[in-house]
Amino acid sequence: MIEAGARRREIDEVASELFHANGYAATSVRDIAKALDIQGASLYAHVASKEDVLFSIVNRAATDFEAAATAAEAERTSGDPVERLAALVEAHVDVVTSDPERASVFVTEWRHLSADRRAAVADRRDAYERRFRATIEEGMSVGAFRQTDPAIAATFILTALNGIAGWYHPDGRLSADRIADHYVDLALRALSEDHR
Amino acid sequence: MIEAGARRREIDEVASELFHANGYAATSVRDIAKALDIQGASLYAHVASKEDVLFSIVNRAATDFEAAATAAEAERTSGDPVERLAALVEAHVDVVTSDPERASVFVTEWRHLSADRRAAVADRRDAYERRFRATIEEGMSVGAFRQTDPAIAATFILTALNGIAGWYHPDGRLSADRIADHYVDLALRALSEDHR
DNA sequence: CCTACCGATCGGTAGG
DNA sequence: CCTACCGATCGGTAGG
Repeated sequence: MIEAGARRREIDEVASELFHANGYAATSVRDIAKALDIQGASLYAHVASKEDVLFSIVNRAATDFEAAATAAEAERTSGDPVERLAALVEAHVDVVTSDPERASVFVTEWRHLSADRRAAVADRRDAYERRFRATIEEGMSVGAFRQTDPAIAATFILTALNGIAGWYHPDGRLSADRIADHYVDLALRALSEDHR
Repeated sequence: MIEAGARRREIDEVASELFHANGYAATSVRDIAKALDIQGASLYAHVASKEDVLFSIVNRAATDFEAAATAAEAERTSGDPVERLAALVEAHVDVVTSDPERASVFVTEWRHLSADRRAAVADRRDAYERRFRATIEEGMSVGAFRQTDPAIAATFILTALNGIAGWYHPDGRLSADRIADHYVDLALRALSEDHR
């Protein structure tokens, strides 16, 4: 038998593409249904509301980012804060490039969630950003990174990484791996001791 | 007498705030009118369409970024590509922080423009990004920056800069000037020769 | 800048 | 998953 959640996942996938391309507010329930070749009202056999679809996409993305960061932090080399930051950056880029639509929706559309859900997502985002900041702070304290504002540095790096979701295409000039390499290098150098 | 365009500018200002806070598609003409204490239909005494308001905001932002970059490139010190990139980054941050709502709408809402207008804005954005890329390339060719992919480096830096529009508040922890200093430093180091 | 109004579309429900 | 339908709201126009 066909797995129960298959249609539900199809809805999220199709909706991710549409929300990414046109934005949540400019995408109608009927747009999503049309992409699935069903009637608009039929979508409500699978979901309770349009916002639930957005929430599902955003939650999945948040979970993916968290899991990837946890795996990165568990790597052998990650006792060294420099290597750990490299692993965190690489993991983030991997999540973005493996599903840029979902990542893009996560980054840009979460303001359309209800206040409660928005707050819950904000908490997870803050916690995630804190992992980057903590690693930057540790690198600074052991002298591997220069002294600078860790919050600004973390925000600088994370917004640059998230920007990839806005332009990445699997068939683009650079592979996901090469993009990750470049972004790791740029991020680490931004925190390096000397320049000029 | 009150200047003719005053009301028109007020519309753009109020609309910038609403588009920034809720997005273009989720902001109704009546929302804009309400913020101006007039009736929804009365807005059409001043503008031909909702999209024209967005286009006006986006154009103004594009012009501001271009003018600031031109001024930065005209600085005495800008014969040196490192100093020129520093000036470009600082100018960009200045434009963003002097009107974060407008900058944010420029960065995130231009996809809601008609195809023609979107293409015109895309051209201006591309040309603007090329100025950053050209300066990075020049810095690389004179050995002031390390050899790396200039397009990726320019995108990395510009998306980080644009991200400021999403979180900057005039009464925040750091002043606009200090944010600019940090971002100049982070951007230049990202392109620096050595690390580790 | 207002009142009055337009057709179209929105998210969602009822009942099968 | 469908047909039929709901009230609300949308961007925009007419005519002052």
